[in-house]
Amino acid sequence: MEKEAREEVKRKFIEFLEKKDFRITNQRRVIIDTVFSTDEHFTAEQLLEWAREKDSSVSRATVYRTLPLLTESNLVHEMDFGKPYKFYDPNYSESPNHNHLICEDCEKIVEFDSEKIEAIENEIGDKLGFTVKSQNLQLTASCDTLKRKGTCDKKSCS
Amino acid sequence: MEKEAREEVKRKFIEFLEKKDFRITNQRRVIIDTVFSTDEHFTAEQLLEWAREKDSSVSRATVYRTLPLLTESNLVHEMDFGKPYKFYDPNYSESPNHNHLICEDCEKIVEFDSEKIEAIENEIGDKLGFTVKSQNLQLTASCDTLKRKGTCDKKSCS
DNA sequence: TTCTTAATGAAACCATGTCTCAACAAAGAC
DNA sequence: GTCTTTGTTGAGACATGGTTTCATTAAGAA
Repeated sequence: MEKEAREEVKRKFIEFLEKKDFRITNQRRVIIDTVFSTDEHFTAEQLLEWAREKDSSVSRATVYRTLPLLTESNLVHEMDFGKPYKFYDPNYSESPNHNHLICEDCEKIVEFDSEKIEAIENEIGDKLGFTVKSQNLQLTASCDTLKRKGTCDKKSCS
Repeated sequence: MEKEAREEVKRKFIEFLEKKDFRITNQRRVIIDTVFSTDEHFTAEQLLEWAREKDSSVSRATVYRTLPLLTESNLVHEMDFGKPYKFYDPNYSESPNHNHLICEDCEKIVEFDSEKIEAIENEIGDKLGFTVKSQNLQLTASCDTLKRKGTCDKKSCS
């Protein structure tokens, strides 16, 4: 991930705030700096912790208030894997994909797109009498092949 | 849903308990009677409320302790739709499908299967170097077509 | 019927997340 | 730069969904 891409995304968030007549506060700046200085998925509590390392005054309330702005502006993805807390993902691309493969061995999360699956989903919705508005596909998987090849890049995979 | 089918599923749960050397208590009987007297999905709190109508002594702890037994025995499905609480579904069939269409208008939940989608999922997993273990697909939809036809059977759809 | 011990209910507890409200600070007007 | 308006903030109370503890109860074997 290049530095310009990070700056670009931050600029987009500022634009989003301006368009909504929301104020560009220091806390919001710290939070987006934090979000867009990682490529990893994170939880709200992790974000709070990281943001506080940059500015110890950032409060839990502000983090929880800013996350919906980030998801609304589509710069961050919200993901629910059935755990009691949610995961978030900095979204550098514009793609609206909500398909994730989660490795049960190394906890790696891979996003992917599939037009084929989307087409079938619409077909199924139609058949049932519904119009599909959005979709969310989660695959739980094992990185056995990557491990065998020695190309799994997560620390937890030896 | 026929009466025998309900009895059959209850019998299976008793068998499950016996096999595990778990006791067949009155509370567990009340809870499965409650679960398998509906076709609807429900939350843990709803189940508690319903069970208490049959036997007011059933406690929250027991409901929450029994639900994992029901999911483990595969007689109830656990579903997570990103809300802070989970939904459960009495599972009369043996099918392991985990695909749900949730209507955002009437909150109806429809389960469906798709071999086509599963095939594509495996293909994608392979391509990424993973072996897909399980999948979970959620479609958010609108029942506009059913409403237009006047065939949506939920009370909330007029 | 007795005995062992798993299961239970009540309530304390926990974790994630939301809300309230007085204090603060952006940003426009001057 | 200073003033004024009003959206935003931090601290902590609160809400919610769920889990754990522990004394008591009751399955089920003997």
